[in-house]
Amino acid sequence: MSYSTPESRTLHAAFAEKVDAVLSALEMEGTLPADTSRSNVTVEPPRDASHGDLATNAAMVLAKQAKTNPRELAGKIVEKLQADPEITEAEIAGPGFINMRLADGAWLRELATIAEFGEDYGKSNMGGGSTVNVEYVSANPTGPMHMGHCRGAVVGDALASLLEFAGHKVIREYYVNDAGGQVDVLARSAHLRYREALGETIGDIPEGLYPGDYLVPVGQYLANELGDKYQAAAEDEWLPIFRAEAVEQMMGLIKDDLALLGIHHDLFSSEAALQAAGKPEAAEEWLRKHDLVYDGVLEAPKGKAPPEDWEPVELPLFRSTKFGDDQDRPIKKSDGKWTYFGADLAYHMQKAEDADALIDIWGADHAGTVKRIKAAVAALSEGEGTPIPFDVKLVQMVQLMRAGEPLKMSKRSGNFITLAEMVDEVGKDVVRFTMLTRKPEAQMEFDFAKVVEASKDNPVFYVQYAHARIHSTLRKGAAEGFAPSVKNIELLGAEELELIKQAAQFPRMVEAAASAREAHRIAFYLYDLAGAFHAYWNLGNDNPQKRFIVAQDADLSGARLFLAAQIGQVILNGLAILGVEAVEEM
RNA sequence: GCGCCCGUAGCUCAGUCGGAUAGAGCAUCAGAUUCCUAAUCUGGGGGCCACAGGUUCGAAUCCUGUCGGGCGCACCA
Repeated sequence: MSYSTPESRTLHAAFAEKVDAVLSALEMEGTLPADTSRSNVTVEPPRDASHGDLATNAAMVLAKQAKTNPRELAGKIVEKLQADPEITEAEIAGPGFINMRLADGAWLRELATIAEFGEDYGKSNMGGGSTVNVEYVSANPTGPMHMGHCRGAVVGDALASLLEFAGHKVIREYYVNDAGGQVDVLARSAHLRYREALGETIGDIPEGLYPGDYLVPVGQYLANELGDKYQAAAEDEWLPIFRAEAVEQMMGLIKDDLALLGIHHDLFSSEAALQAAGKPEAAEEWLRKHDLVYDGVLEAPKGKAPPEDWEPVELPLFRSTKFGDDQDRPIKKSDGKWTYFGADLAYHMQKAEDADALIDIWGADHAGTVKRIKAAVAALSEGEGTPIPFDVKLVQMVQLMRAGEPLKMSKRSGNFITLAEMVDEVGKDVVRFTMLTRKPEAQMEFDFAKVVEASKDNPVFYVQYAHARIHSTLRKGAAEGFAPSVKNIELLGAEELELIKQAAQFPRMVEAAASAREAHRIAFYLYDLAGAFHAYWNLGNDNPQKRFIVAQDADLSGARLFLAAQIGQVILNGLAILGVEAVEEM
């Protein structure tokens, strides 16, 4: 698989290479020692634009190795940089920064590059085609998706897209927890609805079963499929059948809900199938062979009062303390069934077979189990080389609000806000973008009243509006006979160049966001780019000569429309990563 | 009691591998619309980056401790 914009072709990477070449030359001359470590050298835009287009800290980082002071070393670097015709200015600043200004032509060429690559602009080969498994959502198949699942779903999906864009192969995976006690509860709840569908009066749903109405059609479906065969049968006769049927129905609901958010997984892995295939047994055997599982007795929980029925039991324990966990963890229960962790351990083993790196997106309420699963993955490489890279991303709770008032949700009464209701009320794009305008590990508020306001307070409209304005202008240009054209882009001036510089950051942002595994950076970047565009647009309010379409000047109009089209392209590409539609009209 | 996450402007939040004078929106004050979409823009005021130490040329960022908020803490999922 080849990628259209290899790293070396992006503007920033090209200039980083120029700096690197200068350092190599200084090594040849003996100014720098031959084995100089450059790992801390950065070449990036300074925060303050008045310092220039790019800055490097090379002199400060390398001064010690060169046995000189930063400013002196900077002088030698600057001397060589100035020889490059595309670097119009290179000067020493502050403690030894080197600030560079690039020739306009370099930026204009990047603008043409955007057009050349189109929807591939910003793609990177950073990932080198390596496979990353992103497991996200993985909600229990016991009912429709509710709000609590939403953030993790969006964060995981956007991260998956981001990694694809950055040159990884991505497996989007959903782990179906269809083997635990709660799917038995689901099966019993479905059986009750089945009897109801066959005409029985069931009254109130008993405590401990799922009361939600969403099981009514499941009962009807089962009545149609199975007749009254299991109406009076013993539980162990019907339980496995009802469990499987109900889970399948629930997964149908969940997939429909996810589709409302534009989320589609590549792979649904069943815990029950995993167990049926004997994977946990295989894992246990392997771990015992490496002395990572032993039979032992857990201590009573400290600090808080132990449960009344606490008693010491001997269980097979995984040595997670060896990998930094606080205590060893049981992989089997006293009834001989696998614990959730025991199965999950085998599941991660299975995922690791087909991927070069693993990422799990979990809700923050599972924070307590991160250490043990990290320990499990670390244990997989016991005795054989480097461990598989593994990240667990914790997504914090969302506090739902309406006009400043917290919304209370109660699972018991079945009174929770579903994902479908949420998407229906505010729309897919608002849900997705809003969830991505905070870093996932920080708690956030989601106010139903605020997020639908069509204002600058609401970033999704702000960014989409910029894209819509661009297309409005392109339409108007077309109507008046002006087409975007790369031919005369040298007519673009200082204000346009500022906009181009902002757009040219996109490939950098993609790589930075992908290596940090933080899709939200793309959202913030797009917000800034949209802001720069809106600011430029408004210049035309005061001065008609600064509009995109200047009726008397076809060459200039063509160049500016070309600029507009490329800004739109970058917004489109960024929104595509986030899974948000780039509307052309609002 | 222990573990994990968070603490940045009145509010909601960014802040790149440690980099230069810490940013944006909202709110507030003052302005811009015979105009390609004002769902926009320009400017002002607003900060002990929770607190105290440490690391170094340099700390909101890394380390230690304290305080505050959230989540979790035997075989549940």
